[in-house]
Amino acid sequence: MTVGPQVSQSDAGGVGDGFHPECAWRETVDLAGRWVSPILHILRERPLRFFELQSEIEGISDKMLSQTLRTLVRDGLVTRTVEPATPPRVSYELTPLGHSLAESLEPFMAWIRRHADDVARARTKHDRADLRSS
Amino acid sequence: MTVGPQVSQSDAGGVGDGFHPECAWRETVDLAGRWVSPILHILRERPLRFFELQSEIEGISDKMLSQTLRTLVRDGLVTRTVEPATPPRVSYELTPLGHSLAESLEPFMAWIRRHADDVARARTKHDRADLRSS
DNA sequence: CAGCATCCAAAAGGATACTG
DNA sequence: CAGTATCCTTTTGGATGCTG
Repeated sequence: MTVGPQVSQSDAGGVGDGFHPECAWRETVDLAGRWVSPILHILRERPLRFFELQSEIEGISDKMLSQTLRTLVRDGLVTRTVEPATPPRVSYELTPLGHSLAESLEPFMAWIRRHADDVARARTKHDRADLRSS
Repeated sequence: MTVGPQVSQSDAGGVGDGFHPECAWRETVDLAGRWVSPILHILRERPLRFFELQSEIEGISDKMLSQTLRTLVRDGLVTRTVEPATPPRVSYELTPLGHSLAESLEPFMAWIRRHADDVARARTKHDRADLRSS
């Protein structure tokens, strides 16, 4: 997803079991993209058109949606299909690879749903403690 | 994880099953942080000291490591323990909450290990096609 | 409808230097 | 050792305006 410089396969090293975070995280699929995982999540159900995605995600701008979709297509996770018509109908669909990625993200998504409040509480508590000690 | 403005609980809406990506992704635990998941992954095994983390992750700067650790502590995912000594020994350990998060990320980590090459290939292929059509 | 181009503000993140 | 503070560059992402 990242546009940055390519990292050669052989610069590994780092974490014990052969997982090199720098390479894996930044050079392969950058979930940093604010919108990648929402898009993958929503596309799990069915192919969607541009404006359908936009209205389901809400808050995403034209620019970010098209930008993110382009990188997903580039990475082989999503296909883009144009039906020639006026106005043109363009729909986006997960590839098998994209499906497997979306699936692997579900446990994390579930974690967020379940524990968002815990994190928020911890944060508030921590911040209050900070105030007292200052 | 994000420092940005707080989002009220009540601004929900968006994706059908009550999962609001904007809120969940950006305001709760921001995996966007380049270093969050490597750190969580490595801490699964055992508590580590600052410099141990730094040498295992390799490529991370002092600044980013301490910055990221601070937010993890703030969010209740990691504890920071100081043993009074000279020089001081500071170690970081996952909380139960942090453990459950790290666990929920494992399928995704595994996906990366398994499919990084597929993505790289798709990208190269796509870029070559781009060149031809330009 | 489905976008791309441009501009701009904010945030991320690296380098360097310094502290207890 | 374990950081913090400062500076600076790069990246992100929203807003706006324009095409086929």
